[in-house]
Amino acid sequence: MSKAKRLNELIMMVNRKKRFTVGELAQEFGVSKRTILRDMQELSEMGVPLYSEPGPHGGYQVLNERILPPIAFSENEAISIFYAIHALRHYISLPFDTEYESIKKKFYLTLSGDVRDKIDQMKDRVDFYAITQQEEVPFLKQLLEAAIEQKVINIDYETIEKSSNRSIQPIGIYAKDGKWYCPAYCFLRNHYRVFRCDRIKQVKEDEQTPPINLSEIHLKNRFNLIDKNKVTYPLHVELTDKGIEKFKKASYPGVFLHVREDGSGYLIGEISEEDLSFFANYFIDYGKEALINGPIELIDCMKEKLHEILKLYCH
Amino acid sequence: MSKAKRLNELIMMVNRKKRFTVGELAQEFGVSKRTILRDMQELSEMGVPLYSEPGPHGGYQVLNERILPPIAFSENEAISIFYAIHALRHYISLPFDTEYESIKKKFYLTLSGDVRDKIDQMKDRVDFYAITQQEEVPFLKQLLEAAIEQKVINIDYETIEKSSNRSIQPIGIYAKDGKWYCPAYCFLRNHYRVFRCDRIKQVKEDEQTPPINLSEIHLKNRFNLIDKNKVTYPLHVELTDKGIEKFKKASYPGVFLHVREDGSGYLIGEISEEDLSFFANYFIDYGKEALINGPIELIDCMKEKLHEILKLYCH
DNA sequence: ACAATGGTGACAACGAATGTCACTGTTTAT
DNA sequence: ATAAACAGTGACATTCGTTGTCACCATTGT
Repeated sequence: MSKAKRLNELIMMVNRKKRFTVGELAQEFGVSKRTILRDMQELSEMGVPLYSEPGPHGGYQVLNERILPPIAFSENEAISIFYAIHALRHYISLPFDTEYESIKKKFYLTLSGDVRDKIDQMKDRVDFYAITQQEEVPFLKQLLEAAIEQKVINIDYETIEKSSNRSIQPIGIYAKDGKWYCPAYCFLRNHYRVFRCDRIKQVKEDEQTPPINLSEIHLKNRFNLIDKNKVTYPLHVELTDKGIEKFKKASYPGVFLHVREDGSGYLIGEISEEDLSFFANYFIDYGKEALINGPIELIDCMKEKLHEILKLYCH
Repeated sequence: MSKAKRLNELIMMVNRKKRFTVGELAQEFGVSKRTILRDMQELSEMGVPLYSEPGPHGGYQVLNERILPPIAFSENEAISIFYAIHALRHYISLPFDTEYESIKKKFYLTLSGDVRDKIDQMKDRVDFYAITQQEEVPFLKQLLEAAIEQKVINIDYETIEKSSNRSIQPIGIYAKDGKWYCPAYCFLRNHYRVFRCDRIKQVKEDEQTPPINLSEIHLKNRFNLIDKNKVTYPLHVELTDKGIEKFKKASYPGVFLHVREDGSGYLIGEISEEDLSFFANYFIDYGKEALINGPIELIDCMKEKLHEILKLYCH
C-alpha cells in the first residue's frame, strides 16, 4: 500500500476509533511502529487534531474537530455546492456551527480564474427567493441537539401577550416563511405544541423531567399524533382551474386535492376548530376561485371577516 | 517540489491553460518531459479528462468536465454542506447539471460511521420548508446560460389563455413560491416582462436579433428599470402591530415600512396599475390589521372583490 | 523529408520511505 | 522501587518509488 493511501485510511481509522495506540495501528497496517509514529506527525501537520499521552492506558486520541480525507470534485460539482450554499444566504441563523462563508472561500480558491468569473456572473443571475430573516435566532443549535438526543429542555418563552417558563422535548426544527419553528412535546400543557424559535429567550437542560419516548416521531410524521383528541370539521371546497394551481403552491396536512377531467377540482379534508380562522383567511385569498361547501362554521367565520373589512371602508 | 504538490499544481495549471504541450510544462516545473508524461497519465487515472494529439499544433487539451484538486474539509463543514444540499431537495428542477445525490454520496462515504448516524438522525429533525415543486422545468439551464452570456433566445410561451412565440433576452432566473421565474427583455413587446419558466415550452437560439446592452442589469437592480414608463399610484396603508409582523414576512420592491414608537406603523410606496388586483388580495389577507388610505383605486378594487366573494355565499 | 508533437520501454541514479535498533522519557500498577 | 506500557527521537542500512536520459516509434502538418 502506498503512503498516500495509508494516510487516507489512517485518517478514517483514527476518526472511527477515537482512541488507539501506535502498536495497534502498526499491526493493522502491517508496518513498523516507527512508520506509524512518522505518519502521526504528518497527520498532525495536515491538521488532524491528535493528542497523545505516554504510560499504560495512555495512547493517542483525536479531539473534536476531525478532518476528513480530501475529496476531489469536478468543477460542476463545485459550482453546484457553491450555489447550494449561496441559496441559504437569506437565513441569518442556521443550526450549524460552520461559517458558510469560509467554505465558499475554500471552493473559490481552488477554482481557476475563468470559473471564478462564471460564478461571479451567476451570482446576480440566479436566486432563490425566500423571505429574508429579520433577526438572529440564538438557540437553534441547542434545540436541534435536544431533538436529536431526545433531551428535555427548559425554556423561557415570550409571546406578545405573556411570558412563560416550561419544559419541552423537541421533535425537530424547521424554517418556514422566514421563521424557525420547533414542534415539541410540552410538559406544561402535556401536549404537542409548535414554538416559534425567536420567542425562546433561554434554554437550559432539564435533568429532572424524564424524556418520553418520541424516537419514532419526527418532522415528517408528527401530524398523525398532534391531531388526536381535537375537534375537527370535514372540509369540502370546490376549486376552479386557477384555484387548483394556487393550492398546489402550498399544501396542508390533512387536506387533499382531487382534480376532475374538465380541469376543475375540489378539496377534501379535516380541519380543526382552532384552524378555522386561518382557513377563512386562506380561502378569502382565493376569491372566486374557491367555493366552500362546508363546514358551515368556516363559511360563517369567513363572512364575518369579510363584513369586518368592508366596514372599515364604508363610513 | 514533491510529487504530490506538483500534481496538484498541475491540475490547476492544466485547468487554467486548457491547451498546452508537454515541453512547456516540463520547463515551467523544471522537470524532464518524461516526468510530465508520467504525470499526465496519473492525472488521467485521477479523473482529469485529458486528450492529446500528436503533430505540430497538436498537444494536450482538457475537456469540459474538469476535476479540481482535492479539498480537505472538517467534519462540521461536511455536515453543513450536506445540509445545504439537503435543503434544496424540494426543488425538482435546478439550473445545474450535477446530480446532488451523487455529491451527497461522496460526502457520506468519507464520513465515519458515527457521523453518518448523526446525519441520519438529523435528516428527520431539520427541514427548510419551501413549497414543493410540482413539475419539472426543462429549460432552466438554457435560460441561465442565456442570462450569463447575454444571448437572445426565441421561446414558445404558453399561458392558460393563449400561446405565443417571442424573442427575449433573459436578465436572470429566480425561484419563488415553488415556481421558477425569468425576468427578461421582450422583443415582442419591446419592454421588460417576467416569464414563468414552466410555461416556456421551447427554447431556441435567436441569432438574428442583436442583443441589447443589459450587462449592468441583474436580479438585484432590475426593478429600477422595469418600473419606468408605468402608471403608478401612491400607496398609503396603516398597519397594526400584527400587521407589521405580517408585512415583515414578505416585502415588495417599492413598498417601504415605517414603524412608529407606539408599535403601529404604515406603508408608503408606489404601486403600478397592473398590480392593483394583486395588492387588493394581499391586503384582504391582512383583515383588520391593515387600513388602506389610498389610492382610492385600490380600495375600490378591494371592495369589489369582497362583494364578489360574499355574493357566493348569500343566495 | 523534416520538424513538432505525443508515447513507450529500459536502465541507472537519486531520493523518499521504511524497518531495525538503541536509547530517552512518562505514567501507572504492583 | 520496579516493571510494564506507552510515546518519542536519532542513526543507519535497506527497500522502493521517482526521475532523467536515451533510444525508438507513431502521428500530423508544412
